[in-house]
Amino acid sequence: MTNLTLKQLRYFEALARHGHFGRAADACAISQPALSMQIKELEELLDTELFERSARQVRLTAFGEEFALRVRTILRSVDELTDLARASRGRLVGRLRLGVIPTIAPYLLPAVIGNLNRLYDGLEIHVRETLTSKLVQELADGRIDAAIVALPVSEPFLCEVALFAEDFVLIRPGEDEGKPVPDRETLRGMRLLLLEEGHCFREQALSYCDIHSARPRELLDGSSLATLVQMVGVGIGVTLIPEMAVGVETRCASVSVARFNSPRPSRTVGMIWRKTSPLAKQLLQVAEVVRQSGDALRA
Amino acid sequence: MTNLTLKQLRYFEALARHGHFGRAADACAISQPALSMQIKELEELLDTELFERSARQVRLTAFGEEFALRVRTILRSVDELTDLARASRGRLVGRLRLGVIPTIAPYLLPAVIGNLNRLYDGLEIHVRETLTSKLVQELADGRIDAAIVALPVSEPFLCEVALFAEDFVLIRPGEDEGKPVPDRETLRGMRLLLLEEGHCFREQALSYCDIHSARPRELLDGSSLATLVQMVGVGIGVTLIPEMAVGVETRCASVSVARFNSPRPSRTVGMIWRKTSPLAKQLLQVAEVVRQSGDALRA
DNA sequence: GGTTGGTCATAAGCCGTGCTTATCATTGCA
DNA sequence: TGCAATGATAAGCACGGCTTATGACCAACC
Repeated sequence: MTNLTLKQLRYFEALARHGHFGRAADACAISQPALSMQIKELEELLDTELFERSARQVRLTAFGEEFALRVRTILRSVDELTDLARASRGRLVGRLRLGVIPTIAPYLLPAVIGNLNRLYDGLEIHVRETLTSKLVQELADGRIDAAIVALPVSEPFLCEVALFAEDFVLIRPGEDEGKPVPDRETLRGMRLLLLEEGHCFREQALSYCDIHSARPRELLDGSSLATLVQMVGVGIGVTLIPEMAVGVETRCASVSVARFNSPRPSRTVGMIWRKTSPLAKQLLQVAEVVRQSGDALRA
Repeated sequence: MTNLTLKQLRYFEALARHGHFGRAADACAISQPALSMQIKELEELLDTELFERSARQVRLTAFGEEFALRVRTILRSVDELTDLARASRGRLVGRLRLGVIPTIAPYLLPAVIGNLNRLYDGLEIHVRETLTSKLVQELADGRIDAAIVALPVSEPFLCEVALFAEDFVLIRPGEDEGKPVPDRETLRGMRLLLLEEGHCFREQALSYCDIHSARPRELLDGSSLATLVQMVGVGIGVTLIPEMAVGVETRCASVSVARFNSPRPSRTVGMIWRKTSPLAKQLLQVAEVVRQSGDALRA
């Protein structure tokens, strides 16, 4: 027993509209017998007569009328499917689930989201802010489409594109303004405030100071860069923050900002997504938007 | 270029649900390659990727999600089509357009409509009350489904079923009560009030009196049996009415009812519909309802 | 690091469906 | 009664879609 076919519904609709087998068949660009057979098949399938055939006329039965109403709705919905596909082809559509690490999100996201909204009308942007390792897991699980993180991540199933390099700056109490900038050895002797375990930014900072995680030091852990800067402001120690955070975080704090002499600490900000993602092309566009947003932010 | 198929949508839905080609294929009772091919075809048709295939998982893309929502709605609607057909198979459904002649309608319809409504839940009954000739035309045009008329109609494209025979009774002024019932000759000498031209009941009465329409007589034409009875009540003449009208029409009139000796005038009430009507089976049921209603009315 | 199991894609072959043209049956009309 | 119109039926053919068999790829696991 064969099933209902869209073709049958299309033929039916044509016959309902024309009330004439020959003309309906023409409209469907098939021969009259082909249409007759499909209609017959449809009626047998439903075990109901849809048309009343008299010598001169083909008329819908009462049930046929009801049927036709529903069929027209269905055919319209089906046509909308292909329209939907055509409209969204090659463009970002629907929903973009973006992961961002905490040391990037507050600074970069406002600009990125603004630009994406301007570029992709109607795009729904979900943001997930958490540590890199969790973002990687969520990418693997398909819970997010892409993530903005510090590279490298080096997951074999991920593809990563570098967007821009970004220096770290030293935040000291306001009264240190103008004092010589410490080098790495000097820095190691200072009370360095860092984010808690798990933040890549923490590892990057430690790595610059040549402090290995294997060799624990007494460090005050703050939950965010903002907290760290505030703590510096009241004289508890010094900290590093990425360039993009300077504007936001030092505006209302009595701290001084100092750039390191080379070698300068830095990180590479980039985007990652599953190699298998069919959004690859669109994500490259998104990456470009992020890059520009980042450039504008540091300028 | 081939078109979208319901089959493809069904396979797509299965794959979306199972996230696994093999299991989805099982669910569809086909082989895995068959499903793969149809999905591929669908994606090529839409020129969009619906699924993200990685080694371990098959996941919907964002567009696929949106697509799946719509597809599920469509498939539900399509399934409803066959449900609708099954539910209405062999039963009267939707709308019944019934024509009735004026000398039957007021007496028979209340009972008929009540019984039909009780029997066919949700049936929408349209009634058209007019002369037989117009009803026949409306049947031909497909504007009504069946008609209750006096037989015979003898139209070759119509099928007719007799429901019951019904005598005509004589309506005389109240003071004639008990007087001998006139025979046909006597009747011809009386002032006989009849409906206007076109009513079959008029022809039947004339025919009983052996007055042929070719031989015009001065007759007062009333627009309805009720009018005629009222006129009889004020002494203008006598009239004939069908048995089923007696209860309603003589209740509030000072007239006397007399039954003829044989040969008694009578008519055959029946139902007619197009021979081509697919409602034939159901209309036979309706006819049975009408017959019972008529029997109850005359009892 | 080869091997194995799992998974989806591809290939080859076959069967059935649906199309075409040709023809028939019916009916309304001249 | 014969003709024109219309839908149904028949025969034949071609293509689409299914099956089984096999390939490609990747992950996981000794």
